[in-house]
Amino acid sequence: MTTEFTPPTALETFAEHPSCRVEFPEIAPFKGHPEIIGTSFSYSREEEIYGEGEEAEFVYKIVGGAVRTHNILNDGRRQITGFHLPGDLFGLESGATHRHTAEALTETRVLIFKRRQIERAAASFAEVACQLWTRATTELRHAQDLAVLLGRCTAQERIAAFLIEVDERLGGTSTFALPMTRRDIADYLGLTVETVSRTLSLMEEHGALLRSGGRRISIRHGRLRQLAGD
Amino acid sequence: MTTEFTPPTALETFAEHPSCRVEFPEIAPFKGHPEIIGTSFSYSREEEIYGEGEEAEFVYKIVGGAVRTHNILNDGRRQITGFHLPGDLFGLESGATHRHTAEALTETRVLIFKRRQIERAAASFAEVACQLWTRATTELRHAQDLAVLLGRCTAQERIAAFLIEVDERLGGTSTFALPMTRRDIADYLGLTVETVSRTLSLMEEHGALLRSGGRRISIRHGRLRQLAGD
DNA sequence: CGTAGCTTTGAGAGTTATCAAGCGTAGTGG
DNA sequence: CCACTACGCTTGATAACTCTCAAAGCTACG
Repeated sequence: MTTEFTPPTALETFAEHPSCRVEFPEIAPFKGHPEIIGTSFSYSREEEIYGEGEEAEFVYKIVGGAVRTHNILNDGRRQITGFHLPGDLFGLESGATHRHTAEALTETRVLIFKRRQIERAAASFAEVACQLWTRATTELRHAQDLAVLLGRCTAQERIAAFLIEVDERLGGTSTFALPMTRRDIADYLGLTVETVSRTLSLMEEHGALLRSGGRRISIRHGRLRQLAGD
Repeated sequence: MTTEFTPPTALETFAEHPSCRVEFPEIAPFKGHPEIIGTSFSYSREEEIYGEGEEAEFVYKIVGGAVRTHNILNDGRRQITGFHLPGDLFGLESGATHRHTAEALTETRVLIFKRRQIERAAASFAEVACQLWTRATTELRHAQDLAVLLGRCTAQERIAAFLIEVDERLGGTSTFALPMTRRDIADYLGLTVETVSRTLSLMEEHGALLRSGGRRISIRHGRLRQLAGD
């Protein structure tokens, strides 16, 4: 862990995207409970924030940067279960230990909260517990949407849906820099890097998007939505 | 909807399995809140319990039988997100509408609860809200395990993991009748019926399981676990 | 300007899907 | 009680999509 927050490098154009610095309506993770305050902290690119199986002592809220959470099978296969962007909370478990590993995609700044503090608030205030529930069902919905994508959609459909989702979460400007590598995308969508790359090329040929400088992408919602089969 | 509970037919041997009739430690869905009581109701085989997009007015607890929840893509592709067995709660949403369709696999009896009643209890009692949270995270874990299976595992691994899970939930006796069709299994695991059938045949050849009469299966945990890659 | 790592592209193989029959089992009606 | 019908299951042949292996092209950074 690094205790200093260093500015993003040129590579990490993502961190410079407007959506990464705007609107944190609340620093406190739970409405109406400003007594739950966090400590600022930073992680460098590719740094592990917590590992699967570790005691879940802290909860994290992203201020800037991006984080991925994943599971690894015994032979090294990896399934990324989520990407987390500024404003997102992650690392909140109801069990004793973390069920995923969390790593910073880029230079990332977070606020760290004590899990015990949140649980105590939830035990005393029904409205906090209800917010926990709402949050969990939101994640549940996301995981089930991913399951539909992985179980029943083609590579094109998965990638189209993925790009649309990333665009929305980054502000919906249709132009953005992907904060993750092709490998990350592949491990999120149940594909290989080669298939991701090839599919992006195909989409570009079909005029569904424009690539520039590797990570930077401009999408055409209309055509992409057609490819998404939706 | 049928208002009478008729006994399972010979086909529905599943419903006769001991695990389907034992232990309902509590009728009430939430600990310490016996005032939340449900109304008994029955559904016949393949009957829809609620549809995706409908207002989520009720919550269901299975007394006997089995239920599946699924999503359907515009072109008919189906992803089953879960199978629900006796003792399970389903249909509980935090949003206004149901995000899945629920259907009875066999003759199924449920207890129906008013969702408003549960939400009112959650708003007043933090412990109820915490139980909602715990329940949601349990479902979340399940959905993410499914995502790993769909995104990163082979047909053999998916089916092996599936059989082990079903066995556990049916009492862990290693011998049981699958309550769902091959099509249901396929739509849960992101495969086709043919692949499910072929893989089961392969597993039987390898001595990982024994089939009798279509749905009835006896599994060898050791060999199956090898195939599950775990 | 060179290096390292990420990305793209190509060729071929493999797993799973698709299309097509048969088979079996369960429930039905004579 | 037995044959009939329907539906689910199994098996085979072929095709398609995606993976694997391989190499070259970019980009960012030292």
